[in-house]
Amino acid sequence: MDATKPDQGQSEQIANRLRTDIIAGRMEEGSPLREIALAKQFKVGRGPIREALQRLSHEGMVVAKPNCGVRVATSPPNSIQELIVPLRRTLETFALRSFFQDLNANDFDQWHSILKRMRIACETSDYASTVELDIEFHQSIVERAAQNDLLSIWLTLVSRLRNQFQNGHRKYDDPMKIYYEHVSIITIFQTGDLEQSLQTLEWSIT
Amino acid sequence: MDATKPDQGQSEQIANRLRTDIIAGRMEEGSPLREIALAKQFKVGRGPIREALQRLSHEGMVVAKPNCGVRVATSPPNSIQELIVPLRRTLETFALRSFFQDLNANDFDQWHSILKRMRIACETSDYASTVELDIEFHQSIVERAAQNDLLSIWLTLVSRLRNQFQNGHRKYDDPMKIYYEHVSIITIFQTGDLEQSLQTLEWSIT
DNA sequence: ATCGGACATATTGTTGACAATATTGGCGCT
DNA sequence: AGCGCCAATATTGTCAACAATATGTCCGAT
Repeated sequence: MDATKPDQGQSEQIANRLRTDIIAGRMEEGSPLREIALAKQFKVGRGPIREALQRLSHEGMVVAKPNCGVRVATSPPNSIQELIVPLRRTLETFALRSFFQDLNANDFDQWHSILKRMRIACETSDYASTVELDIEFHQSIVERAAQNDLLSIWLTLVSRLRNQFQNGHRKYDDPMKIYYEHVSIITIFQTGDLEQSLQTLEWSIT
Repeated sequence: MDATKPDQGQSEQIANRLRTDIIAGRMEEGSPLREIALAKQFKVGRGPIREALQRLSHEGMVVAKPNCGVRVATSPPNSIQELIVPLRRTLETFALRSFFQDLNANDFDQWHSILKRMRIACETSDYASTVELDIEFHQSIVERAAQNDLLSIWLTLVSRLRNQFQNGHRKYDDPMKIYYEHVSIITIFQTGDLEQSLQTLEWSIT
């Protein structure tokens, strides 16, 4: 067997790669994703590509017109996004509440790892990485709840708010503020004060 | 070539069929769905089957373990369902609000068509059909908003509440009450009173 | 010159065969 | 007899070729 990796789902890896590319804004809205081109790019057959694309389509990252291909989705109208934001808040606070009392050193190690990378991204004004890490941070909270249902729903919500993550960093004159904001979240978590933590997390979700 | 239909996505039809089968309770929780068996059953290759299964997997109808196949999902824990119910309320009322002023005779024709079928199902104590029509009713409201984002999110939510639809009909001694409840919803809609309609719809979502 | 229709091209949809992996039953060992 | 290992089987994962459909272009008629 290949010692490279247990290869647990290569379509998932492709989906993750494309997802971060879209989130980071490396792909224009409305630009098409051709199966053959992606297949050659990833050195893989068209099957896994189709699966990855279908997954992103369900999440709302791309839109698929039958017999016509998939394109990077355009952001939903503001009315929809304003509907989704509170749903996202409900989900993330629910997740946090579910495991807050079980937090251990290992959890904080992982979060500090994200923060470390985020600090570098912010210091170098690497907007794409900053956006990715912002989402990775919140996703790690949802994943920590170890409820697959939660993650699935969260992904379908966040995919439709990705432009807020992208634009959100414009509103800060200093990119470092993004970093400090997340540091403060983890700092509150470490105090063990649940209510304060929930409030800080909620407040960070625009 | 079959002149029956323009064949707009045969994997979608398969997914719909399997979804209603699961919702209606015709498949045991945890029972496996084998690709080859389904392929022969639907007289189709394994490709479309895989796509349908992946869609249902993302919705939460089935769970897919890599290299191991998919099984009918077990209902999420109550804590998750209690989280999802208010999200579903928010979504459906948002949908209703978005198109309420544009309602026309055609809309009510379609709803009355559903109610007619639901009446028959309730009269004959056909629980499976009753559940299907209950969901079709609410789905028609979300679809009427003509926002694909809304429908995608709604599906991921409702799939995880399917046991509530199934059990919900036990709590009524008389199955006809389910029918009357939906009739009253449409009746309120026809009065044109938005606030009253929103409240009735919300109240119907357990 | 512009509009409509048919042809050529490109892309997606589908299929069957092959490879990789997990499950199941039997065998030997303790 | 019980436990662990190993082969046989069944199932999923992947690929390349084929069919169906949409897109874009060219030509001719008005």
